[in-house]
Amino acid sequence: MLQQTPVARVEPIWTEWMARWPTPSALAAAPRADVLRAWGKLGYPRRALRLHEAAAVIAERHGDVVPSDVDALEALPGVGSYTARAVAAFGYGLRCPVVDTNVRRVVARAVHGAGDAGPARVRADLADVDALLPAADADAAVVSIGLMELGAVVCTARAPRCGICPVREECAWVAAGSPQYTGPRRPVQAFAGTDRQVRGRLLDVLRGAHAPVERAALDAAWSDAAQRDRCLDSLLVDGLAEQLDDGRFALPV
DNA sequence: GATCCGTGGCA
DNA sequence: TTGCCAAGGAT
Repeated sequence: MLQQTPVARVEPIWTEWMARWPTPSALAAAPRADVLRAWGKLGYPRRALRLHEAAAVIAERHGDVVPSDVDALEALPGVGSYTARAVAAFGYGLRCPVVDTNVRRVVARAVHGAGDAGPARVRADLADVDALLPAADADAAVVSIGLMELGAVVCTARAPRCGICPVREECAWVAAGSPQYTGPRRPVQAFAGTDRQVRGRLLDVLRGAHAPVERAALDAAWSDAAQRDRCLDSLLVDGLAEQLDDGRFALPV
């Protein structure tokens, strides 16, 4: 849920989610339609399907216990470098570099003296953070959460609060005079008018309807017929929607 | 490595 | 208002 999504938006949904499906097997047993509705408007709904798939794998192959091994975690649907290591470090207290957008920014500034992080380079980023971790598992896990919090609360993207930063005296960026970032930026993702917006509109119709809907109901969600059809087809391909024998559309079972 | 995949808050 | 950004991952 936290992938590319602010903590404040995730928290209430996560709380309800965990009360409803407290174990992997409980989630795996739920219909996908229920999972997608509970996901609500968190965004990137394919994450909900992948989480559902991951729950099934954990239930069937890992004894209903989330694995602690990074390789086993990364093999799960929707679990990549960041999520696997976050589970290992924060769920199991292991020494494991955790690199998210916050940590990359902290390292770029405090270690490399740059104004911000460039494009992600997984291997190099992991090596940078690994070099900062103490040897003992428990100590390393504390440093890991500290790095993330520092980036989320103090060393923020727009207006870093260097005045209250605990590593200000050691920060290479401050030492260099806080130069502005000049490197390449991740291209700003357009949204208005894109397929992502259209898919979101269509899925919103299906989420809100507690019975299959006619095509006309989806037609009302977007005026450009060609784009609408293309997006509806992509939702079907992704398993985020299904078409019934009578031609109506619904969230997948 | 570049691109695609949602949504909403905030400056 | 518009642009930026948010505990990334898959292809």
